[in-house]
Amino acid sequence: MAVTIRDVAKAAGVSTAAVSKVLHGRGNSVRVSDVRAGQIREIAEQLNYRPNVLARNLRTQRTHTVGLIFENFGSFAAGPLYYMHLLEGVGSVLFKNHYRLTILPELLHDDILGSLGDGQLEGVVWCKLTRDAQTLQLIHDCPIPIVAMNAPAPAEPTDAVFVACDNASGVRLAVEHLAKLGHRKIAFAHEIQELTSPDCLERRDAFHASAKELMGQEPNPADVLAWDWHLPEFAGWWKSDPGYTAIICWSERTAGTLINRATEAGLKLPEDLSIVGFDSTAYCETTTPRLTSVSQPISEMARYATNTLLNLIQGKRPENFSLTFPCGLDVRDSTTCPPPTGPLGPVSSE
Amino acid sequence: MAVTIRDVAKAAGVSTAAVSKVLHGRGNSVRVSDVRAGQIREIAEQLNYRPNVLARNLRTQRTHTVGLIFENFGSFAAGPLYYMHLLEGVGSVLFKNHYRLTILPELLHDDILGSLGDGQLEGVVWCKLTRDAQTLQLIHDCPIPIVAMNAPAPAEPTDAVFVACDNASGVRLAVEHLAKLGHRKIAFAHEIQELTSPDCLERRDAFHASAKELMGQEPNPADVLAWDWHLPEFAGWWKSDPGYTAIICWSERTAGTLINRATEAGLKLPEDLSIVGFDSTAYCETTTPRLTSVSQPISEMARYATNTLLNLIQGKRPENFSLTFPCGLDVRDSTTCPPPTGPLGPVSSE
DNA sequence: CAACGTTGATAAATCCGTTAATCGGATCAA
DNA sequence: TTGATCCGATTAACGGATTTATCAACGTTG
Repeated sequence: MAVTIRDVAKAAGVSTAAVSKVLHGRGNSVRVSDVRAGQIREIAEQLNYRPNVLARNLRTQRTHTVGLIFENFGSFAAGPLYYMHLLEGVGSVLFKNHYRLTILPELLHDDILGSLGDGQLEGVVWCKLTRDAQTLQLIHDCPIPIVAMNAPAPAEPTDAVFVACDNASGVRLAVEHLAKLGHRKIAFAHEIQELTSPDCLERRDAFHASAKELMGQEPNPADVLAWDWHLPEFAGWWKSDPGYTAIICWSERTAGTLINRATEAGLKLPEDLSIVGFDSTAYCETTTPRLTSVSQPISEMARYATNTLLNLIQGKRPENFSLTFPCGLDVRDSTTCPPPTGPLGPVSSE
Repeated sequence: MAVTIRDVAKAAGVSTAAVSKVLHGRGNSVRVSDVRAGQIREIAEQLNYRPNVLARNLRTQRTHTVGLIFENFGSFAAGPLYYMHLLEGVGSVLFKNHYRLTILPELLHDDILGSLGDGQLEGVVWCKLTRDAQTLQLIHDCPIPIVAMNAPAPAEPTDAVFVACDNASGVRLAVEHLAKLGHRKIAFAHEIQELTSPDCLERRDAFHASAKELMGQEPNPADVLAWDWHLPEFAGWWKSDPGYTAIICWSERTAGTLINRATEAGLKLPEDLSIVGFDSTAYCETTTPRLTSVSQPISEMARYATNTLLNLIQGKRPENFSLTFPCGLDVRDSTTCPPPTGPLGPVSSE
């Protein structure tokens, strides 16, 4: 059995209160002389005493632990580096503040309150929180503070803090960039409909709006490639209306795969087709051509979200219950002027 | 203040033992009639009672929580998908077994025993554990079971379980593949020396051995490109001895970057230069050309490691204290026969 | 000398769920 | 009738650290 504070107290001939005070600095009205303190420290060292954090947590009702919820842990490894940056950002702030980080599974709605209200977590960073009534209720009932990341803030303010990037202006930057290069008909690509996230939908809507505003392109269903990743699907869409000279992708991964398929289909990039991604991590440097991408300050957002959560835990009311980070545009090699000969005709599907 | 088991007991007019039994099924010698049980459940529901896990953990001395240590959390987001697969594998097994997952920071050696011995964790998956004397001592002193991943097992058996892939035979597969394609002089690339991991060194040694065995290539310092990721560095190395027709990279990321730099340097891939990576995740599908890569069953290894850890926690002695998973080779488009005109001469560095 | 403050330290309550020990009473077999 | 067993339930100790309340002893001050 492990050495307890009582063992140390007994061995040193003092009370547990004294040991607690000396070793952990806890207890206000407890005073210990320097001599005693030295003895206690020595005995503790000899006995190899390690405080039981479970007991401390129970007593103090604090755990110094924060949870992180991914909306899709199961398909976690499919996406490129977005989640890693997120995790790195959250983790680094927590660790610096001597907090622990617990990864939570995708929770069934029934379980969530049980998991968040069992005393083990002091707060939660919730990635891609959805905005349905059930979730809003949950936010209301949740006994610990929540910071939502990459989730659009609901109309009515809640107790949760929402941190997101400005999808609309990010997409606008991409459209603007393409318009300046001379493009006049562009498309938007995301994975098949069932998997789309709130972020993705926001970006798609912004695409329609910006394309209309900046290049007079009327919204058209064909403008959106909802895609299963496979070559025939891409080739089919391309053949159906080959007038596009550029594609904006909702994410890095979509863009990376599209680069690959387009190349396989015989297109020369970026001369035949310009491609823009979204996220701009190190991944963009490793595609061929290197991927022009809307940049989202993921790591910074994660750090901000986590710091805000730590403040909430300490009872500090945040200045903003919703903060939107601006996006940038990292121009790399996957975008250029449209083909001088005009948009390309159909290409082979194999 | 939160509702406690005592509140429920009082409201239902029964003892806390009865409530504990009914709601959590704990306590052997406690018996409750169905009628009472129903009442208790109803009251608990009404009061919105949620058990305090801290108290339970303290009493039972169990937390159902496992820790995961990355050796380099700080540079976590730099590598491609390896860590995500690892995390996904560990997490999925834990969640299925109703365990929680805590990510631990890079620990100073002083802190480690404190963190692992404070009662909060029942076991640890330790990624890329090193094999120095200090660590072996730590394994010995650690009060909870450890499973090491992607770490070579020490000569003397320890209490920890070691799970790794067969780096040597993996590299051999790559060399064999290249030899069959007709290559006779190949190189090995990894990031700059200071950042190399045990895994990387094992692979490099295996490269020398296999190249000698399978194509009679005598080990030569120039065979190894220890690289800072930048184009001039690559171009410089290439110019210094342009006789190589293929490069095996220690990791996916190295390979991806190499593909990019080689393309920038004007090489045509794979015709001018064949490239093989190591890990074979979805990332390999998004490079151009798609990356031929040694495959390591990361997810499977992570699952095995985690299951083994859960068994250890339950006191089951594992069958093997060291398990090596075989590697495979996923041939994609980045490897082909060497140039028929013989190895290429120097190429431009910009 | 009384009143008061300070130092050094302890006892005991507390956090909240778990569980071994126990108990009254009913049932049943010998 | 006695003893054994089972049912339904409670009591109280327990896990290990924290913290409030309290106290003795001693010194200071007016």
